[in-house]
Amino acid sequence: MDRVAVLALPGVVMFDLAIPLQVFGRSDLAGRYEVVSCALEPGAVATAEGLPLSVAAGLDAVARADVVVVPGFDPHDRAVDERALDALRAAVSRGARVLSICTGAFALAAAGLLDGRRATTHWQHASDLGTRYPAVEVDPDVLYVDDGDLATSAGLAAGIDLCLAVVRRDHGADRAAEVARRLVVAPHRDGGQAQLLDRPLPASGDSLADTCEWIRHHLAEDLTVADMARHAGQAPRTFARHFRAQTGTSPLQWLTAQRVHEARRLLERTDATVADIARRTGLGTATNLRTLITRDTRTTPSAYRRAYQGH
DNA sequence: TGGAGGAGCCGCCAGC
DNA sequence: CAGCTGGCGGCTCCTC
Repeated sequence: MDRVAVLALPGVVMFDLAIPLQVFGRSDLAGRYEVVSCALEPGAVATAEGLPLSVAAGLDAVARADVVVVPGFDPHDRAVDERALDALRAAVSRGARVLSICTGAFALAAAGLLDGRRATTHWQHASDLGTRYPAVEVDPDVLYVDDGDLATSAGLAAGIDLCLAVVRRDHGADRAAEVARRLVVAPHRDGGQAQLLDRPLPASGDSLADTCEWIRHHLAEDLTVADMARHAGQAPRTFARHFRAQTGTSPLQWLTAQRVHEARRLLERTDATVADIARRTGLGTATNLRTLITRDTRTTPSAYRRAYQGH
């Protein structure tokens, strides 16, 4: 059982605050995390939205936590309280994990925890973070950066992705996917090219992340479910079962979604013919691509391209 | 648009 | 006995 302390700093963003409470506090994870919200001291905390908020615990909750989450707050309002910085530093040196959501990264940076490390924050504040804390290597293009004991996430909803990544590492991909499904969010969002490269792949062999990655690089080829299962080292039936547990869909559905995604990207950024794109994405014929794109975007491929490219 | 052929999906079940 | 695996059959859906 991991104790999670969510530290609400003055000017806390309530959306960010709710994310870890919602993810780690879910009944699906009962008995695995014990979540408590805290502040500099028990009592009222100013929120970014102006709604009244009152918490029961102070910084002693941080001192007892295995995981500390710092939601976003207004970093320009005032300097972060020194007591909070001390508590965060103490938590890290004690071996606790510290996560931030959105502008919560400013508190970690102010504590000097991010010096010489990669981090991210809301894209609107990314350059500001880099300017104020030059020793921090800011990457504005990812959903989150998981650097082991320290993890930072980009704006707002990316905090969900980070919290789910923590659950995935602690309790496996299947359980994380289950929590994601109950929260009605994607089990794993890709934050563009950079996120793909930097995604922390779980070391455990039971995850299908490697196979998904492999599939993504072989979209153009004829892929059967049997091929995918072979790559995963499982029988087709077992593979399909695990696949559904982790992604929420069947192998072929997922594969087709990836292909359509790639086809859309090519429509947006290249002038390749529809037939050519169909071939390059493994969608086969132009007719097939047309029906799939139409289902996905509610327009024809050429209309989608015109709308996107603006001519 | 229709239809044929094929692949995928999933409940069921036996076996480990 | 519980839990996981993987083969089978039939229905569905996809592709051309």
